[in-house]
Amino acid sequence: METDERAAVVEEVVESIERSAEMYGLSRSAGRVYGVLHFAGEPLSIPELVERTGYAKSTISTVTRRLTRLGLIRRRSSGGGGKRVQFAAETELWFILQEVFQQYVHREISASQRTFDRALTRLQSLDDEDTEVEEARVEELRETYSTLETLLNASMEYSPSELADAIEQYDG
Amino acid sequence: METDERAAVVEEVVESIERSAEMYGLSRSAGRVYGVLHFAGEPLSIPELVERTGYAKSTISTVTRRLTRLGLIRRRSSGGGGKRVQFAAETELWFILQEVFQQYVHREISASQRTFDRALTRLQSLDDEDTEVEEARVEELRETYSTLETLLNASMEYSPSELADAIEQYDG
DNA sequence: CTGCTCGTTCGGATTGGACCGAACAGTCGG
DNA sequence: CCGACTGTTCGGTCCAATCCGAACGAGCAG
Repeated sequence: METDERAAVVEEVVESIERSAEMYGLSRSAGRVYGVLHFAGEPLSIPELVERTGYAKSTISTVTRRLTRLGLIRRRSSGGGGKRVQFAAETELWFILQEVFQQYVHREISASQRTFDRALTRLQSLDDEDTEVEEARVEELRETYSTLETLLNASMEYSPSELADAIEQYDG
Repeated sequence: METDERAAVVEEVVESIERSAEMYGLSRSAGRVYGVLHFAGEPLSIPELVERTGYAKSTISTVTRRLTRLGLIRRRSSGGGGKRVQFAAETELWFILQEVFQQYVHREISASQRTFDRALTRLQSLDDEDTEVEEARVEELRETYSTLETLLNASMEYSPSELADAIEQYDG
């Protein structure tokens, strides 16, 4: 039965997506839902996702909301005033990853930098204390994070092919 | 008492490091240990880390091993045949982050790509089945991951300033 | 209005990770 | 040899996140 073989192959890929999702800080169920939607030719409703993923209705509801907020899937109100909603996987995965990156990493980096800046000014205001060592340590952190932020900003402004081009040209 | 103010500032920065550590998939204790080591002028032994972080001896032992494996701190056998070991924070944080990145992200990406490649060949071997849709889906994933890997490889070959230069030049 | 289905939200069970304390092995000074 | 100290390992606890089932509100068909 080759149909089973095909299903097995798809299953393996979906499991790979599950692992990747965990690496991005998402849950296993989120990875599976995205994987199923990615391979489904059509948008799927929550009952359909329940059947195809094996997860409970409530889990699908929560997970789809999370994925929708992240932009990894798209929510469509199918039909006129109908209640039934449908979800489809976002195809431009790269740009989605960029956004996810921004929502999490960039936020944290900015917050850290603010902390570092504030710490530096507070240390510098303690003139009569010997705070050179601490100031140097904070400055190190600040520079590292600043570099990181610069790179992240650049990564978000350009498409992956543009970035690859930029690096290749620089190499030459 | 300005000394308290200084300690408070350092504490705040260390807490920021804790949060960043969590973002990198590390534990809170790992962030604190690294932070304390970063601000300590000298290498610290496990008992000293116990006292300064407030964590149990066993926790420090586990966490230092983890951080050492990741390359975020360096372990030194202080003295000749002595048992006492000491730890110091790695200063070239950027390069360390690159390595951590490689150890985790790159590994996962490579594994995923192997899965995708294998899935493609297996799908193509089922000639009598209609697997075009699945093949296209897997191909999409493969390309996205391939782009990601290219960028990561480039990011690991160059220093941050070089990367920033490359992007800036491309912009012009 | 009634029955059916859909989607959300809540409390509770389960699981995995973080952390601790105790026990253990090894080393040095006496 | 003995006692003090260091570092590792193991069993157990605690907590947060995941996931489920049940209850609820709402629309639609009849």
